[in-house]
Amino acid sequence: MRLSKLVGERTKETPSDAKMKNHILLLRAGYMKQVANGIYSLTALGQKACLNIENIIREEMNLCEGQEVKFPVVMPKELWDMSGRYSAIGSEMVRFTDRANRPMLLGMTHEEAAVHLAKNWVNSYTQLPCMIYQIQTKFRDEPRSRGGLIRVREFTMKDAYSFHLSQDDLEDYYEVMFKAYERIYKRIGLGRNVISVKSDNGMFGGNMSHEFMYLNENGEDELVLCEHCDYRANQEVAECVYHNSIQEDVLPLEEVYTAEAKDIEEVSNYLKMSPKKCIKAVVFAIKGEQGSVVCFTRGDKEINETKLRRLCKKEVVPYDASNDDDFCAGNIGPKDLKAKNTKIFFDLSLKGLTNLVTGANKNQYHYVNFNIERDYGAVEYFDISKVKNGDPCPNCNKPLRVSNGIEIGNIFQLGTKYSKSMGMFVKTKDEQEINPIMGCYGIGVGRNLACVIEENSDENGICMPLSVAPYKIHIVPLRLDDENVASVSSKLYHDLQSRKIEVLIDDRDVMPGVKFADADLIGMPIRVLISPRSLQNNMVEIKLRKTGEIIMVEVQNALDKIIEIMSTNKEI
RNA sequence: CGGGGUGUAGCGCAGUUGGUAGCGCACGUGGUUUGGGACCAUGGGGCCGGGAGUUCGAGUCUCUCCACCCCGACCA
Repeated sequence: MRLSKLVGERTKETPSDAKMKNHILLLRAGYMKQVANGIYSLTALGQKACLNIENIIREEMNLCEGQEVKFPVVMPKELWDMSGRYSAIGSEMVRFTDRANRPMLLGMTHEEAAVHLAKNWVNSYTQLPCMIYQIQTKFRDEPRSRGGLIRVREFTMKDAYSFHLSQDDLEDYYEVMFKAYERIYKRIGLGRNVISVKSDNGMFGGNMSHEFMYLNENGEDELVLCEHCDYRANQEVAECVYHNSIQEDVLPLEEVYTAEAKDIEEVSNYLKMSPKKCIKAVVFAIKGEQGSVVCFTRGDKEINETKLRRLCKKEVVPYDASNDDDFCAGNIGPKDLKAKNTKIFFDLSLKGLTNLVTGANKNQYHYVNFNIERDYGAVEYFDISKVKNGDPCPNCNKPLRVSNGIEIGNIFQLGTKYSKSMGMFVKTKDEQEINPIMGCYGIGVGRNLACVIEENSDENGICMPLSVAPYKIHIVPLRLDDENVASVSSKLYHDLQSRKIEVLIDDRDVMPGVKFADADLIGMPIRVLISPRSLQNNMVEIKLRKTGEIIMVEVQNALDKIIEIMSTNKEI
């Protein structure tokens, strides 16, 4: 490709609305252009990089005996009614009607389509296990997209669906996919900073699931990691453990004046008590229902809404109680709580604590020396809080670390949710009819490209890994008016092309500095500099983008040297 | 959906008390330059996000939509 013809502008200026590194560089280097909120066009650079990632995924899926198929982007409502998800999913799914007024939707995931495709043709145990996958556009009307390609509304995703006769067989295959995922991330250049964590199953249903996370400070997910053992979990499902065995004398309950002190910080300052000796009250509303949920936890902890949701089996949302007369906001406590139609949960962090501070459900007053069992009654404690930095690991008790990550893939054990609801049966060897057990496995292509750039860049631009680079070789001729430069450059360009090596040549008549800056910015891994100066000694200069290493090579050996570098040097 | 912010040339931005719009980069042309974002000359490019209002007159003031960005809520 000739750089002069490449569609996509490179800019010196940082686009004002980009914050994350991948976003800034993808725009500055001309890999993409925004069309609308969370919707982008890719240029040839962006598209070729994505295709390279797709092909790596494709190879690995095929090694797992996957069969590449293609599901439709647009599906009829009836298909999604079978699983119940047409009504279960909210406004993130785009619904519309066709010309005959039939309700349709844009695919945001394809479990229904996968079962629909397989159900009538997969009907014997001899055909299991099997896996089908696609690489396809999805549309999810996210409430807020962000971070360049990190979170978008329209995106390309590889999604795979497997069918099994038994849970054991699913677990074996799950392990196979797990390993394939690890190979994929390694091959696209994310290796060192990718970890897997246990995760919540959300709307998919099912049992075990893992997310693959690229560790990044701008990541949207909170991860709980143990540096001493292999415990890793998404904050959503991370277990809290406590060792509350402080023995102290139980003191008489006392109601004290606390003026306008409302939140934990104010109350603990006012009473000169540690937040760890205070009870924090958090109120939630139940979506689409009357009534509320009040959670009590230790003053230094925060409620984990995902855990709470699972516990209530209801959609709960934070509720502002300050305008609700049922609650004395800022002074809410378990004792004498007047609110009706309220469910109360105590967090595990409170178990075994004595002489606590808590709201008296009365303006300007709190209780001190509150002891839950004595002053409220016997309660059951649930784990509904988030893990904090330094909390003990559930496995080894050593301190945990909370880090941020970007979800770059997930694998789920679905169970029979879809095969059952959609009536897919297979005959077993002993002539039973069973619903196959399913797994599903996703990877977002664009998000992975974004992470590849987060991981591989420097102050001058992108450092594309060879495996993902849209062009492997970037020829930079200086002084194209020099006949020797022009002919050597042109010959190398055509030689590489004839060997099917993707090559870019900077055929513009611009200052050398401009060419260097653009080459650094778009980040092709191998740069070949051809100039009158080096040609005087019959040499060309090969420079590796990532390491900056410079290799001088004689003109007639340049092609072989490039091929050698590409085939042997993995870290370029 | 709540809070904050921004919309002026392809990109980044200025625009005073209201008087029909400018700078840098990019782009076209001519020339000089050529190993890390050159220089001179010259040219093209704008419904100032849309609509309504106030005014003799609105990029500027008022109202109202819209779009985009950031924080939160939400997120298979």
